[in-house]
Amino acid sequence: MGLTKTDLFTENQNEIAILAKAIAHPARVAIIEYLLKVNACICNDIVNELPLAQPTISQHLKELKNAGIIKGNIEGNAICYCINEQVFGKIQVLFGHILPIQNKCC
Amino acid sequence: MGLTKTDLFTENQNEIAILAKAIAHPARVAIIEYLLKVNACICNDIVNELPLAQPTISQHLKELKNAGIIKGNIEGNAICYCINEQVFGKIQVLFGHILPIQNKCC
DNA sequence: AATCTATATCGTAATATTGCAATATAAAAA
DNA sequence: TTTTTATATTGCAATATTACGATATAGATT
Repeated sequence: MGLTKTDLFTENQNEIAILAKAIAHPARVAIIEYLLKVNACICNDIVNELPLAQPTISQHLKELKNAGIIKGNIEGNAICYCINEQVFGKIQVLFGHILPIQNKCC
Repeated sequence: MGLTKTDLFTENQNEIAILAKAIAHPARVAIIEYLLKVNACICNDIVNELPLAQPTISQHLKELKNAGIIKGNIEGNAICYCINEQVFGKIQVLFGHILPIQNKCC
């Protein structure tokens, strides 16, 4: 198989999983961190910043964009990427709301 | 290839990616939510709760345990699982600290 | 127009993940 | 001790991910 049975779970569970999956690669974590550091957006700079080939970066950017974590604005012949604040805030809510108050293990 | 180039990234970036990967499946999100709901720990209950076969659940539990998100205590012939508060708190810190204050896209 | 720069897409090889039936293990109950 | 209950492991098929060279696309520069 190898196919996640998405339909067996709630929309919320799938949403959390999709966002987590987008973050589940060190290169994508590095891209997010870089975009947050430089605040304003760059793109070829990411290729120069990370030790991966251009098509690989492009692929990771696409996944982050699909998950809604980043946005890309066309600017001449370049594309300017930046964090999508809304979705980024959502991540923090989703990952923050499941905090256990008390947890007594047996 | 298909092999993540872990050595090219920082320990922190890899740590975030590993934790995110553990959460990056709706079944594992469901397991975490269930464990938080019942607070005390169960195991065969998870198999009855989720619409997946027992070996599949066992595999997901193993991944959550490897990431340190849950703990398992042997209790007779059963194994009692529960959330690992420490690691769970860490997730919130890691996913919370990267909050952008301002984000002006170009 | 020819070239350069920036980015995306295609194709493909290597590897990882998902899911489960079958089976193993081990403690509890009969 | 046989059986039941609870969980893990193995093996395998289907699919997904990762990485990148080659190539395509498209605006900018010359």
